Amino acid sequence: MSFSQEILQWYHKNKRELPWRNTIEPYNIWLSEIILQQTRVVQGIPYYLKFLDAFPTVRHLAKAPEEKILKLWQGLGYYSRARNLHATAKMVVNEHNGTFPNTYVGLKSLKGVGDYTASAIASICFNIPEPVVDGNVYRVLARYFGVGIPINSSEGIKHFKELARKVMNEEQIRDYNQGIMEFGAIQCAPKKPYCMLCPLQESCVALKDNKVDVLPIKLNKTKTRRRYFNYLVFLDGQKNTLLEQRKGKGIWQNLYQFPLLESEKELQVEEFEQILMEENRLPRYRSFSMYNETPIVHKLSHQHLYTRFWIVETKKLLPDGISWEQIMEFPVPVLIADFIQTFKI
DNA sequence: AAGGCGGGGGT
DNA sequence: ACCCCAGCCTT
Repeated sequence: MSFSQEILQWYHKNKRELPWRNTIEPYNIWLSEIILQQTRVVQGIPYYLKFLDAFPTVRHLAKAPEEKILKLWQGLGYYSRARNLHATAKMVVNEHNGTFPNTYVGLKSLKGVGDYTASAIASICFNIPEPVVDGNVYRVLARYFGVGIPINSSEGIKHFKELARKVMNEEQIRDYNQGIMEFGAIQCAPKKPYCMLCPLQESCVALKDNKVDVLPIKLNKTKTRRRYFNYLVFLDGQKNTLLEQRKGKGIWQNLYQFPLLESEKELQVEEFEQILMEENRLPRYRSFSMYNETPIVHKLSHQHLYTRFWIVETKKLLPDGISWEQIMEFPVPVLIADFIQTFKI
């Protein structure tokens, strides 16, 4: 039996029941694919369900305020996905009359839809014979065909896409594409794959050459940088506080946080107070205290954030103050959400 | 071609 | 610690 036939057979026997497996509606499939970018299926499921509940159609999503979308996205990470989701919804409604493009090229022109996602939607919704190459597919192909070209090199990206196209099943592309990904996620897993009971064990090059644990090859270690965050949690006489929206290029774009002062190193109390005075960041206050002596280390893929929260009880009412109940409505990073949940006024 | 972008789970 | 996850966009 051919490679693709084995994949299809394995898939029919082993596929999981997932909420987006009962439909080929482009809006639903697109939503699921954006959510699943660099995200585990189990983590994405609740988000998919609550997005569909809040926005049953692309028109509902298009007319929603961005803050509501970001709030629902909170905790999922890579927030540009949420912003692009909104932009694409508006584009589909305003320029395509509410209907998603039905070609690979048309799909790929949408914001946040790259090569993988365009192929996934095209094949699942329209049965267009376009191979998907995600992290699972790289692993399955690299191992089964014994390909040592780095998967994140230009050559690798090109080579694996061509290989994927060569071995795909055009007639059943919808199931084949989902099948090879599911196979990679469950059977040909990154660590400890179940080679002993794999239907492809007879012909797998990596298994024969004892290279399962080294394939696929991936270059580039991302080095993390340390940053030092000092958040000012203001509280006035009515228990109101202040939030600011993150702008510019970096992390958490358009999300909210307490007023932030970033420093080059961990600050002593006196040091911090001095800087606040110099920068005129401190109103008259009743008390000023460090909330956590030991910095909270919030770890992102490429940054470690050493974070301190400072509680400032002000003498006057805060202009533009937000009540403690109200802050729950704002989209915030997990770091801030965790603090809000822990902190008792 | 390389780097930035989250958060969670596994080893 | 490090790796990986139904990747994409910018520089």
